[in-house]
This record gives sequence, C-alpha cells and structure tokens, in this order.
Amino acid sequence: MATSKPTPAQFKAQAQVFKALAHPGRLLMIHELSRGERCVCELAALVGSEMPTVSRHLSQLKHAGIVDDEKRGSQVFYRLVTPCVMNFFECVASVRKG
Amino acid sequence: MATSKPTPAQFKAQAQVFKALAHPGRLLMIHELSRGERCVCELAALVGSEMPTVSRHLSQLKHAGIVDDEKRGSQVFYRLVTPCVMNFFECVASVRKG
DNA sequence: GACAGATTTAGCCAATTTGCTAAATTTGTT
DNA sequence: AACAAATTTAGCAAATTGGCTAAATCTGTC
Repeated sequence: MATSKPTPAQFKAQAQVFKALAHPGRLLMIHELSRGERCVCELAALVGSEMPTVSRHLSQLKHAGIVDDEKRGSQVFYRLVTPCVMNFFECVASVRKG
Repeated sequence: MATSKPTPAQFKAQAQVFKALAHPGRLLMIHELSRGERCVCELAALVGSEMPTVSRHLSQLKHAGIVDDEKRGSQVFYRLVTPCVMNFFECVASVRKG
C-alpha cells in the first residue's frame, strides 16, 4: 500500500512515538534491548543515570508501544517489541550526512 | 553492514533528528513535502498555524537535515531531502497497533 | 515479621519547547 | 521611493521535559 494520508489523530500518535525516540539515553537503551531483554538495573548501569530516571524513560518507551516489560522475581525485564525501529537508525544516519 | 553501536555523539545526533519529527504539524508538513516542494505560505495554510510558527518548524526540520529550502522570488520553497523518513511511518503505525 | 534489594511514584527545580504578536528583512510592483 | 506580500527574527507566557532525592511498593531471605 502506498503512503496514504494519516488523520490528525494518527499524526499525533506518530509524533508521540518519535518523541519517545528523541532522547540519547533512550536510544542507547533501545540499541541494547535489540540484543535481548535487560533488567532496569542493567540499563541504569549502561546509561549511567539513577534508577528512577531510567525507570521513567522505560515507562515512556512502554507507553509509546516500543518496549514491553515482564516482572520476574524482584526484577523487571524490558524487551524491544518493535524491532523495526532499528531500521530508523540507518536512515537517520544518512540524514546527518546529507 | 550490521547494527554497530553508535557513539554517544551519534546517539545525540540521532535524537535530534527524532526530536525534529516529534510534532504532529511537522509530520503533516513532511507528508505534504513528500509529494513535492511547497512554499511556507502553502504549508501554513495546510497546518492552520501562523506563518512565523510554521517558519520556525521548517527551520527545525532544516537544521535536522530533513528538508532543504530555496528562495525563488519572494517565496521560499521547502523540499524533502531524505525521503527515507517516509519509511518510518509504516513502522510507527505498527508500533501503535502492537 | 524484620530486612535488604529492585523498581516505581511523587515532588521539586532547571531547561527546553511551543505558539503567539510585534518588529525587522527581503522582494516585486507602481 | 513608497508600498504590499512573504519570510524570518525577537520577545513573551504557558506547557512540557529531564534529572535528582525522598518516599512508597513489591520480592525474596533470614
């Protein structure tokens, strides 16, 4: 199917997804999650921020539908739900180079 | 080439591009520009905002490297530089549906 | 049940974003 | 030169975002 014109509500929803991606730390986490599920503490160590901060970032990604979580024991594991977002990076890289 | 890990600076640059996309009006304009170049006044009429507002939105897209502009007479025409961003929409749509 | 660890929620403050109006700039016309 | 149209820049107020610390919640262990 070709690129049909989204409704205003769809544009708004799409913008929400892009907004969730519009943060270096969240992109780093997504990149890590593309290799497999990770708990919050692992991701906190990865990005070097406090756990509450990381938890809220993950909450944003989850709300946007990009990741999902599963509680196992005392830990919560996040995983990438839509691997297609990884395809963005290639295009975005080309954007930056002209 | 596989998905190699970007540097912190690259993550930051990518986030900037996503941030430029994280706005319903800007997405609408990009969609319109995917059909061909448009002047600021046309885009302003399309999104229903004041021209200064639209001008600044376009400035953001240009700074992110997504669009480029060309002045012809008293008008400035914008065009989509990286059509690959249109591919995002398909994936983003799938994000919203689960 | 007390306690430690992992996670989330709440509250606070600094920084950014957004949209507007007003002013400045540029271009084409008379 | 005067004027009108198109665009950008500047300045302002409202809303949102981002990170922290403190407090609350949940889980497993002793």
